[in-house]
Amino acid sequence: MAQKVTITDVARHAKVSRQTVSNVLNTPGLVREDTRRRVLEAVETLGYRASQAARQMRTGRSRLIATRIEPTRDDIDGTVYDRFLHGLTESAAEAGYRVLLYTADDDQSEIATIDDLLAAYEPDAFVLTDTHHGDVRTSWLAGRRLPFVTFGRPWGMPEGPSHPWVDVDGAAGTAAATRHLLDAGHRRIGFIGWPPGSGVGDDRRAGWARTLAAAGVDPAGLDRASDGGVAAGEALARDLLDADRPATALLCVSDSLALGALHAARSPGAGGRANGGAGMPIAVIGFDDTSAARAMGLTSLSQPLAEAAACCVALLARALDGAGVIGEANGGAFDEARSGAGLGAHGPVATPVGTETSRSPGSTMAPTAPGGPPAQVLLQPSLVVRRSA
Amino acid sequence: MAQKVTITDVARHAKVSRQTVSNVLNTPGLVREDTRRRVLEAVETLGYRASQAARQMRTGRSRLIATRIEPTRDDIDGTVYDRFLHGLTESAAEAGYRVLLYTADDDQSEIATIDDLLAAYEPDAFVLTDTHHGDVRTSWLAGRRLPFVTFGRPWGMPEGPSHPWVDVDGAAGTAAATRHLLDAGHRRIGFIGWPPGSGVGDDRRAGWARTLAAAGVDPAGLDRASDGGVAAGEALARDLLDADRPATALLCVSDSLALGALHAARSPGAGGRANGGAGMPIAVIGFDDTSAARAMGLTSLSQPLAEAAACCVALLARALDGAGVIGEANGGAFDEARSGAGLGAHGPVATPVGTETSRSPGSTMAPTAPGGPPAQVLLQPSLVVRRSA
DNA sequence: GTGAAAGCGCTAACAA
DNA sequence: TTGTTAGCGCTTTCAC
Repeated sequence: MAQKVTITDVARHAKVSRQTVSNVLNTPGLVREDTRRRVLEAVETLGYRASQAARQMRTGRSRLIATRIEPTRDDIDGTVYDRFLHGLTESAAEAGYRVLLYTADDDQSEIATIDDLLAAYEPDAFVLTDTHHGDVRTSWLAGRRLPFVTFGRPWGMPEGPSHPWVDVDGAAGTAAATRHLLDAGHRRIGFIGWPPGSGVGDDRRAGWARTLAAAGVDPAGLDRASDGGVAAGEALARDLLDADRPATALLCVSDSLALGALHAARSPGAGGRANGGAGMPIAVIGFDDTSAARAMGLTSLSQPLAEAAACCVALLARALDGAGVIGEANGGAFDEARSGAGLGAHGPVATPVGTETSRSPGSTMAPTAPGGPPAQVLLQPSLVVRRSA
Repeated sequence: MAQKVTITDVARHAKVSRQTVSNVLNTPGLVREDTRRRVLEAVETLGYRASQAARQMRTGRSRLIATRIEPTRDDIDGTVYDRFLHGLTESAAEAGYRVLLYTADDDQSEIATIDDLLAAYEPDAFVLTDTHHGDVRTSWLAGRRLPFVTFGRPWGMPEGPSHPWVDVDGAAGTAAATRHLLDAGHRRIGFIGWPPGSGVGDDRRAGWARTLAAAGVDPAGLDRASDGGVAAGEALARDLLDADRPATALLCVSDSLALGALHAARSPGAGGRANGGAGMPIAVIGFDDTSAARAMGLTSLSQPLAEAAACCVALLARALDGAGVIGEANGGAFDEARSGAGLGAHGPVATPVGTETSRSPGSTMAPTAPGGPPAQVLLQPSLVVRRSA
């Protein structure tokens, strides 16, 4: 066990009082240059790092950000949040925070867990994921004035100022994908989505419908939905491909559905009917750019998850550490956040095809917070084109 | 912000002194029944939960377990650790611990981060993953007598007592898979592995080689290796299928390589040569049973990751909380650990095909700790059979 | 069986 | 500018 070095040791070594050491660390401006240097040298020599527990007792701040890790879902789509978590841990570390994990099966048990956590570990903030209609977690947290950000919009909430959130513009993504398919000559572009009522699913469907409408294409009979996985995707794809006016391209709300669709599309004879026997192959596009999509050559919409995580941390840092600290603390992640939010620029794109740059008309954009950039950030997904489209 | 309820509030409410409350919570045996009940009632009413920070200052225990989350790898194989992490968080919670996350790019920076964490948050223990030859992290931790478990054997260490570890018997898995292929009539079973020198990869290859040898099959020319992903798997598979004596089945060290191999195996004409024009299709088996494998109908070896995580927590709980508490604290996970470790029974199998039950001869099994079950646990993977084999 | 006192390491307020 | 004092909430002696 490494010897515990306390502030007293440092003070003794630097021949100053304990408080001076504390000042050097927390309020460097108050301390004379040479004293400061001597103290820092002692800190370095002794390898001193302040005890969070002691600091927390005094300041009430734990420098902990808590977030939920979903119960093990072995499906393809579950990996998305894991990637977000990677980014969150990295960004948090850069901002001087650590990530504390918890699990919960539903909203109510999550609230209970948050309550426990609050009493025991006092995390400074929470990052909530998977927001949905009638989300009781956000109102619970907001009611207690606890700092939090959601990765996901406050679906179904009345317009106007809300809690800080970061999200990816799904509608813009599916719009870009639809346009990509239109540009490739497709007209009958089917959509395989989730059943209506899911904020994310409806948003993604809207981008497809809107783009089809703008191109003068009637979407009638091209819309299917399921909350299943690969098998469901395959079945719905077959249904769309066997319809009276069969689809020639399939846009899917998730990679798991898309992989099923891809299987149907690549199966012998699938393209036959739709394209008059020898036309182009059925195009398939998924959503999330999972590793499975990559492996299967599935074109997919990629969410900037690391950026989203960085924005979450930036938003929290702003709320927790006050304005002005943000730029240094997180390596400029917040600037990225702003640029993606609706200033015309779009985030880093490292893919063959550009992103949808225009803001999605249907998306909510709450007014800016007084005296600062918006606390609502909408990032743009990018289309990663592979063999399947 | 929820009103903070301190032990003083509880004491006042129950009309006892502060440490009587503390006694009720920490040493219930010392307190008279009715006093105890009154105090617990007050705790309930007020919703009191002890502050970890304050408790930690006094006891030196944080009830935090720290583990690394790998930098975002968008490959298929990276999802394995994520699933382990889900389980770890759940099991830790059941044992009264929370999981604290950190990131690091290599062993040295991980050690530095651990050192930082130790000074600041004082985690009670660490869970290390991805152990490898010449792992400096374990010796660093062991040298400081810090409690830790690894998920992964201490590859390349001299036999004998070592630190506590939990691992999955890869060789037994590939042996079972090989036997499955032999039973199906295959003789020329190729292996696509990682380059020699990786403990995990070599172990998995050994299970294949040993089983082939036991069946009297000459493995010459059937062994390939790469540290690449899907594309590499496809290339190596083609190589094996185009050889003078082509393979009729392919066993792969990872799902990403296997998915590539599957693509090669399913491509038109692949089975032709090997099976004399019209034989059975090329069989492919992967490792890790990832979501991509499931989606693609790839037969794969499934690691009991949740059990592994539970064993890690059980081992830590034993070291931290002392013997005797384990049974209650973690819901019997430790018993599972023992049974999987070499007592003849095998872990839960929810798959069509049974697991390899016999202990792998090549695997290390350090002596039991004095006065307790072994601190080394070897779990068995199970073969999940799908279309590909 | 219960209560009083001390102190973990830190920092905010105040004194010098 | 630096040092002193006090106390965050808890548990571990030690009296009673």
